[in-house]
Amino acid sequence: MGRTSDADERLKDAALALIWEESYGAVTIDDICTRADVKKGSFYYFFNSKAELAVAALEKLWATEWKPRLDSTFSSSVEPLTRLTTYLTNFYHSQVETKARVGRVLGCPACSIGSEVSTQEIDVNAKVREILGRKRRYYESVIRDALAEGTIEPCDPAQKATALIGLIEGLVGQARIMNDPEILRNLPAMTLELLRAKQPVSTPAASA
Amino acid sequence: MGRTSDADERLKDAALALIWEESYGAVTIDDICTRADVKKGSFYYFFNSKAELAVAALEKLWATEWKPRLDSTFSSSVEPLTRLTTYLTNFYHSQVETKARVGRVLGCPACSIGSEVSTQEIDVNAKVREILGRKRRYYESVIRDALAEGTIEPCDPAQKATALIGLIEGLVGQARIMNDPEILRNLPAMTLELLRAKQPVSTPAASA
DNA sequence: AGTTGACTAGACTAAATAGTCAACTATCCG
DNA sequence: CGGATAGTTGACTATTTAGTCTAGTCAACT
Repeated sequence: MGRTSDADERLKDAALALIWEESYGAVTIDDICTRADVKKGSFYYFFNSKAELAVAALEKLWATEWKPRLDSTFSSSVEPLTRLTTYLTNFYHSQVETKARVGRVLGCPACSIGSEVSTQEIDVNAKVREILGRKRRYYESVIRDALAEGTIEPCDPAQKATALIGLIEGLVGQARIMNDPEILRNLPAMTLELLRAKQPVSTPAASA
Repeated sequence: MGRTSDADERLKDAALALIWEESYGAVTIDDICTRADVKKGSFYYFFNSKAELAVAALEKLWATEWKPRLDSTFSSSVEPLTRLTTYLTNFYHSQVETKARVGRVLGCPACSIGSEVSTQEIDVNAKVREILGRKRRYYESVIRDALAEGTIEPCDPAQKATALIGLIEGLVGQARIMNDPEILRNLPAMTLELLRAKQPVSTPAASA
């Protein structure tokens, strides 16, 4: 009973977009309300704080964007290393597109937010860790599959996943700081080298 | 003539410490003044804004901390790959120590600040880029030297430096987010593998 | 059609924050 | 010593921000 509303969804979308474009600390509740076209009273009807909204927004990001994309890109029906290169090539293109659209390379919202709030906002930090942990499994799995197929040199999957995540997130961070998506262009190749891929992998044409 | 003061230095130190421990956006001018034991009026006597202070603080960080340490660690009198492993091992220890002291892994202030302010505060961002650019030269140089000595496989130094920076900064970022310095323990080994070092390198005992 | 409960509106308070200013103080240097 | 200059102080204003509250609106279901 009572009426229904999508104001909470609009708030999550607005919060994520603003925080991604600026930063967690630079975005105010009023900013979010304005962008979402929701009044303060409604904001506090749905959420108790910016942190609570941020947690909900991150979970929505995972559920509606990341998980579907990861599930399809890291499908077992695709060769392990191709999953990775496809994913990274698409990511590169998306960052190029974002820069063309908003004038900035925005990188990975989870990592940016996570680093910013790590010593504050423990709930937000916990959600970031949770999401990054879920994503890590895709990397570990792809490494194990590549090992099983013998397309990479022997290694410890967990350790390699850590290095892989470091390389990827690190370059993404640099791309944001430098506002230069071209830093990400060779990410697929760098990744294959890090993994010591044995043979050339079919890489989607990295034109741009 | 007139009196002298070190209030501006105290402000830089306080700003850097607070921003590192929290984040750029979470730290207010009042916070900085309190920590530095300087009154607001004096703050505005020396600086026009938090951004201007941040720029000065970053430059001081470079001049008094980073440059001296890099110059001594990356001395040409040391074997190229040993420079790197020593640097990274020391870095790991410093992060362990920081965690023991303040309870948090704080990572690299330049990268954290850079990512946070990249789409705002263009002066701060420019200074971060400048400093990261200076640091990059040490990496490129060490790669070139290692190539010259034949201790790593042939590669393009600029490209390898990008990958190296990505790996290092990426793992440092993860360590901050996860508040776990152990992520950095294998950084020297991962780095050698990324560089395809040909033989075992004398690594300072990585006990801890 | 009416009742109920979900949602909205927006004015309001209190606190935090940036930034200003004019009077004051200490130190340097001649 | 005494004047000029560098630096200090803290109260002040204006603005922004988080968070509250009450009256009201709208849609679902009976």
